Amino acid sequence: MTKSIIVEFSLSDVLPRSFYDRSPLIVGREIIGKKLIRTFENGKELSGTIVEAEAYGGNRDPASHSFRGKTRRNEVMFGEAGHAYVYFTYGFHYCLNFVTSSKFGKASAILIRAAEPLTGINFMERQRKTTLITQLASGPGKLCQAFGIDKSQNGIDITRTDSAIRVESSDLNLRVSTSKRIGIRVAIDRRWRFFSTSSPHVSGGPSSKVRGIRES
DNA sequence: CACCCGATTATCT
DNA sequence: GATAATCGGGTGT
Repeated sequence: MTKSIIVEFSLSDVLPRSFYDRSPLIVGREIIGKKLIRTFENGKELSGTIVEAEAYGGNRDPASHSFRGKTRRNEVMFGEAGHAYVYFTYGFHYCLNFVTSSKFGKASAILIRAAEPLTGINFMERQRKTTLITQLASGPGKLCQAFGIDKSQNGIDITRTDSAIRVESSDLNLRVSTSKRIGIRVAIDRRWRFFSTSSPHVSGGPSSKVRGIRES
């Protein structure tokens, strides 16, 4: 009984599955400003404010991994909303996604592209081999490196309070801008990238101007 | 089994 | 602006 009371009145603000089980366009916008938390088996905890995300959606979206159907790599995208889809790319980097509604073209997800570090910054600096705060998690590959995320987290349920990766609500109410998605060659007309307006922690920040990213 | 290429990043000119 | 680093997924033979 005591246990159930503790659960009922838990102070956890972990976002529930219903948050993710919606269109990636809605989830992508609303997740900006939320708190990303990464915990390790030794109790170590890292956190940051999500400041950039992109929507990818099933058979409506030729830029999505799920566009050509289910494969061993993308099968998590075809499963339940609220799970992590982590993939390896360019021989170097991991990218973190959260599965969203299956009603949006069979399989959809949002790519978590950047976060503003809050706690565990020393750990992130060691992971990233830099102390420049705006370089720690200002890109999908950088974010995974800073937060120690790799394929071993692929498929985990991020709505559990004890999950190695989870997202909590926040009092922040950041202004959100949109733009075309970055790094894709098809469906480049859609403005499915969402980011905190003027945040120095988004990709295309200080040192990435060379890539010519425009956010209009 | 060979081939192509990617939801990236760091570093060079 | 251009390219190297580096590897596994996906496709076609």
